[in-house]
Parts: sequence; structure tokens; C-alpha cells
Amino acid sequence: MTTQATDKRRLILDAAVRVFARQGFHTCRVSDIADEAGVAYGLVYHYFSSKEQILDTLFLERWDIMLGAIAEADASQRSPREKLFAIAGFIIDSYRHDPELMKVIIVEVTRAANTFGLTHLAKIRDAYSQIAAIVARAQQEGVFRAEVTPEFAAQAFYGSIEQVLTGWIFDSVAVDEQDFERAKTLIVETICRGLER
Amino acid sequence: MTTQATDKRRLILDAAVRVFARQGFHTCRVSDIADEAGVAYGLVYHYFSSKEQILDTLFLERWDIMLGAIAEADASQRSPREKLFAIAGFIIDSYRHDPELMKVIIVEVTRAANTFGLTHLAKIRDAYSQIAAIVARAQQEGVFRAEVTPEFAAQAFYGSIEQVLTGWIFDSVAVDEQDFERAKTLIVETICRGLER
Amino acid sequence: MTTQATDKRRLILDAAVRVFARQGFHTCRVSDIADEAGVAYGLVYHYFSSKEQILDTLFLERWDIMLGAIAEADASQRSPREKLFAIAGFIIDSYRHDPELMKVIIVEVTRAANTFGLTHLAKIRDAYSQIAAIVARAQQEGVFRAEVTPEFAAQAFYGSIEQVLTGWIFDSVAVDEQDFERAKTLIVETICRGLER
Amino acid sequence: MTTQATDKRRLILDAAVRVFARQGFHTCRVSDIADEAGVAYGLVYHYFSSKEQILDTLFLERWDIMLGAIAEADASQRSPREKLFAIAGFIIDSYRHDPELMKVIIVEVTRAANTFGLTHLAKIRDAYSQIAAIVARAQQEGVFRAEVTPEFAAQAFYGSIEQVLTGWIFDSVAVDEQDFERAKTLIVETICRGLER
DNA sequence: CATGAATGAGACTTCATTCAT
DNA sequence: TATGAATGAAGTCTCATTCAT
Repeated sequence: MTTQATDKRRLILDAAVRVFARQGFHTCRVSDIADEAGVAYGLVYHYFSSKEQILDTLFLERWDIMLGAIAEADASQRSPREKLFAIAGFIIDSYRHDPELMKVIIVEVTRAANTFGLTHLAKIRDAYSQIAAIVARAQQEGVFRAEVTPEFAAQAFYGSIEQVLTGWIFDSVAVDEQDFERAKTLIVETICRGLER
Repeated sequence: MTTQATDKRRLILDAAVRVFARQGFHTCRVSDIADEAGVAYGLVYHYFSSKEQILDTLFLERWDIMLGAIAEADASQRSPREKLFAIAGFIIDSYRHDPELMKVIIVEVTRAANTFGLTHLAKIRDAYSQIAAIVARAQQEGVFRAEVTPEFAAQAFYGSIEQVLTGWIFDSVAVDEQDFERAKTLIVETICRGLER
Repeated sequence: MTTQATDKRRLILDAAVRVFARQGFHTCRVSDIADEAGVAYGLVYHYFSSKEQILDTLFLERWDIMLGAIAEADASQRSPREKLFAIAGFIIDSYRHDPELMKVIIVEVTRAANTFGLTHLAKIRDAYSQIAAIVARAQQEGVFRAEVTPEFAAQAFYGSIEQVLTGWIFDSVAVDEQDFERAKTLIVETICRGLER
Repeated sequence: MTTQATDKRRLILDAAVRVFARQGFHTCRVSDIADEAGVAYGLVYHYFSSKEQILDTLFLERWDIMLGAIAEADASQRSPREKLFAIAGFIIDSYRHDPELMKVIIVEVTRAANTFGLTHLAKIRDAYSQIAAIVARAQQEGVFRAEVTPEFAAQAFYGSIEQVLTGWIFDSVAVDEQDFERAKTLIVETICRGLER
């Protein structure tokens, strides 16, 4: 996640990721972000209208990329299992590349449904819906069992992934490359075995 | 969730559940809790040392009951699948009986790991560990596949449940008695099929 | 300063002395006094109308005794120097017998003129006036120099004593019986030499 | 006590002097200071971390100047009596120039030893020590009697001055230029006669 | 007399946001 | 752009006092 130092806006966003990850959105001050970015805190308001908007920006930037990745997986000619593997893989790789950003998105937005989740509920549901659509199609193709509703399947799938990430985020256990790959396989294997006929 | 009118401490705790559920822990004021409980501001501080401690109390009260239920399920002579069904059933019934309390616990503690989760991490992990132990024993008995680590299985299981609850909490879709029972079956069926040989 | 434990009012007053001495009037809570006395804090309000009135009571009790002692010294047939010695002796012995009470009176009333001093200003001045009267008479008798106004002399005399007590109170240096006696002599000797012809 | 209108920090300090002098440290609110200074509430906390720190600043600013004046008096080639006159003169002139500041320092710090005095005890004692050193040297030179310990002499001297100031502060008797000069002479004359051979 | 639950005004402090420079 | 002084609303917590028992 290297950044060119000349773009102050980017500088602030990246600093916000670190600060939100470290202190939490509610607990940190705007000046903490400015300090971390090495700029005056007035400048934060030059680029963003509020502390909240910084988080919104971080979330939307990343979530749109993920939605794209899910859409791409869905559009491919692969099997349902391969599609879900691609999605789980993308999310886990996102964490691998920028764990702090993923921590912020999960802890402060996706799982903090009271405050920000509500704002972004529609966006968040987009992801579930797309996954559900993949499941629905697999059911029509007779690959997945029909007893499970696609919405439920999508939640079980996404919920498992997020729970595993949450574990990594907070259990302070070192995770290596192998763990990442194993997790992808385990999640997809377990959930798909559960869903397949 | 009956309340004795004379037990002001209980009155405050119950009011706090409603207020936390409605407004969120960070967003509500202590005076909102006092108003909701119909008591004077200061009485809150007569019984609790801080707003935080109210949430702590709510969480610990409930979580300890759940840990007990998990232990009980584990101690029984049932099959692994039946044990997991008992656990999923307990959690879902908890939501059925007091959705606001479960919302608070999930949104403000379990999933808000930055702030309160850290305080209660050990307690939260206790639940995962107990579930993992059930899985491990099922693997030793040859009922569950050995490829999946018990810890991962526990997280997938618990994560699925919590994700389903989160859906109910925020998607504002009416949920009826049938939905509750179906969810129990679906989760256990899906995850256990994924885990069984 | 022994007290019969059966008199709750006295119990509270004595406890207040210890608490005021330890924590200061403004910094302590009424409940601290009640705790120290081993009574419920509602009882404090049974005997006293306010926290302030407790301090008032302590001050007046003691100050009236001192005014009596000064009057007595003045009424005697002794020389001015002997009279002043009697007064200095009484004050210093008061500290010797109950240093905590004297600390409270000096720190919280006599020297804290903003808050309580103003209330008791008249009482406090009574002491200075009586001392000044002794000086004035000594001047008329030709024993003390006439250049010094009696009021100033009284303040210098009383100020020296109080400063010495303040030193004992805060400098945390152990003071023994000899120190007390020496202090009496030194103060009176020094001030009287300064005042005498 | 001229104030540059642009230096808000100074503005706040000067306002604090007036408010502390009028209402007392414990009794006034931070908003009183802000109002008196004509600045927003928050600005007080922009410059000072707490109400306490404002008082600390006022005390230390002034006390350090006084310590410098005492040191200077001591360093001069004058007689002990002249040195003490310089010190008494400095303190009394300080009161003449800014009686409110001196009131605050004496009432809220120097004589309120429970709360702030303890914080600044060392600083306060520095003054006594320097005065005691002057006395000690005067004794070695044979000018002052050896019976009096220098520490006691310093306290009697300083105590007399402070008591006189306290009288001016609270007795609400008008004091004119002559009174100031007379007081210097009286104190030094009286105490030095008491100390000299 | 004695208790301590109940009240609620009020204090300090924080910090998001604005704005003059 | 960039700074950071300035603003002030809002929140948590304290604690003197009251009062029912």
C-alpha cells in the first residue's frame, strides 16, 4: 500500500486507516489523524467534510473494488465452487495486502451496523445479493441443494469469512502465507460441501 | 424480560438495553438511559460506575448464561450434530426472546471488537473454544473430517449464526417463528454437512 | 482530645477533623466524613445542616476557647511579655494536643480567607484586637515602643506563630516537646525584643 | 499589568487572576474565567490543560520573580537589615502593583497548603531557605543573635509580612502609599531588633 | 435516631468544526 | 493550499442534599 507523499488527500486517508485501526473511529480525534499524516488538522477539513466522510471514503473505495471482484467472479465461466473460491480468495487477499484497512472496514463499518452500517447497508447487501445470486444459479443447475435459501447461504458463506478475519484481527496470533491459503480452501470446502447435493 | 418495579438497578439495565439497541452505545447519553428508565440521572451512577460498566454488565450476564448452555450441550450424551444444534438453538432462541439485548451484545460487544471486544476477548473466545472442543471430539470419533481445524470450524459455525442474526437485526425484514426454526436447521445442516465425513 | 464514642455528633465532628486534615475541606465528600465516623451519611445531615456547618462548628468551638484564653491572659497581672507568652503558649499547646484540628482551623479557615475566612472574619479579628489591646497598654505603660502600631504588632506576633505552625504542619519534620517549648520562647523573645524599648 | 490584546494566553491568565481573587479558585468555574477574558470556553483549554494549571502558572511566574529578587538582595553587599528590607520591600511592592495577583498567590497557594501548597511546597520553601541563609550569615558575622535558629527567624519574618498582607487583603481598609512604606519599616525594624544582638 | 436510595444541578473537559491569516 | 487559533455545544461524572422507611 505504498503512497506518493505528495498527494495530501491520500496521505490523510492512509493515516486515517492506521489511526482508525489502532484507536477506533469513535475513540480517535481528527487531530490524531492529522498528526499521523503530518499535516495541520485544518487541512483534513479542506479535503473532507467530516471525520465520518473519511471513513465513508475508505469504505466505499474498497467495497466497490470488492463488488467488482465478485461481479467478475460471477461473470466467469467457472463452477459455483470456483466462483466462491475466487470471492473468498479476493477477500482474504485483501486482508493479506492491507490488514489495517480491512480491520477498519470490518470493525467500523460492516460489523458496526448501528452507526455506519446503516448508512452503507445497501452497499453491503449488494455483496450478499451477488453471492446469493451465484448460489441461486447453482441450485437451478442442480449443483447446490434447493433446501437452503440463497440468502441464507450467502450469509453463512460471508459470515464465515468475516469471522475468520475477525479472529486474525483480534487474536493477535501470527498468520503466515500458508494460513491464508488454507483458510480459503477450508471455508469454501466446508461451505460448499454443506451446500452441494 | 419481566422487571420488578422496585429493583431500580434492573430497571436501569433493561432501559439501557432498549437505548443501546435504538441509539447505539457511543451515540446515546447516560441521560437517555435514565430517562428511559424513569429514574434520576444520578441513580445510574449510584448503581454503575460508568456507562461502560452498564454494557459490561449486560454482556457478562448474558454471555455467562450462554457459556453455561454451551457447556451443558457439550456435557450431554448427544451426537456432535445434536450438540451444535442445541447451541445454535440456544443462541437463536436468545434472540427470539430478547432481540434488543442480543442486538446490543452483538453490535456493541462481540462485533465491536475495537472498543469492548478487547475487554471481553477472553470471555468471547471461551465460547469459540468450547465449540472447537466439541468439533475436536467429533473428529476423534471419526464423525467429522480431520482436515478442518476445530478452531476454524468453530468460527465458521459461530460466524454463520452471528451473520444470520445480524441480518435479522438490520435488514428490517419481519421474521416469524418458522424462520427461527428453519434457521437453526439450515445452519446446523449446512455446517455439519460441511464438517462431516 | 479523647471523645466518648456514644455521642454520634461528636463522632462526626472528630471524624471531620481527620478527613478535613487529610483531604482538605473542598476535596473531601460528606460521605468520606460519614465513612470515617462509621455512620451513614444521612446521619451527618441529622446533626448538621451542611458540610460547611461542620467546619464552622469545629472552628467556633476552638476559636472561642482561644479567645477565652487570650482574655484570661490579658486579665492577669502579668507583664506584657508574660501575657504574650501565655498566648503563644496556648496556641502552640493547642497544636501539640490536637495537631489535626489546628491544621484544619489554620488551613481551611484562618488562612483560607476567601471562603470561610470571610464568614468568620469578625471572630478572627477579635483575637488580633485583644492582642493589639495588650500591646497598646504596654505602650501606654512605656514598656513597648510607641512607633509600632498595636495592630501591626498583633499581626506580626500572630503571623509569626501561625507561620511556625504552618511549617510544622507541612514540612513533615518531626517535632518534639523541646521544639514546642523552644518555639514559644523564640517567638516571644524575638517579637518582644522587637517591640520593647 | 499591561496586556497585549492579541496574546490570548496572557488575556486568560490576567482574567484568571481577577476571577480567582474575586471568587476563589474552588468556587469559580472555568467559564467564569473565559467570560472575564472575553474568549470562548474552549480556548482556555487550548492554552492550559486544566483550571489547576492556570493557577500553577500564575504562581510559578510570580514566585520565580520573587526568588530572583531574594537572591539579588542576598548577593548585594548590604547589611543583613538592608537585605531583609529589600525583600520585604519587594513583596510589599508586589502587592502594591498587583494586589489581586498577590491575593491569589497567598490565599490559594501559599496559605492553602492542603491542595496547591503541597504541589509547590519545594518552591515555597526555597524562599524560606534563602532568607534563612541571610540570617545564618548575619549570625556568623555576629550581627544577629545566635539563639534564634535561622529557619525560625525566616518564618517569623516571612510570616509577619504575609500576615500584614492578609490583613490588607481582607480587612477592607484602604491602604495608601504611606502605609506601604511604613509597613516595610515596621516589619524590618521589629523583626531585626528582635534578631540583632 | 439511623439508613442509604434517590435526586438533579452543575462542574470539568473534549473535540468536531470554523475561519482568519 | 496550509495552518492552528478560536469556538461552543455536548457529554460524563460528582456530590451535596433530601426523604421514605
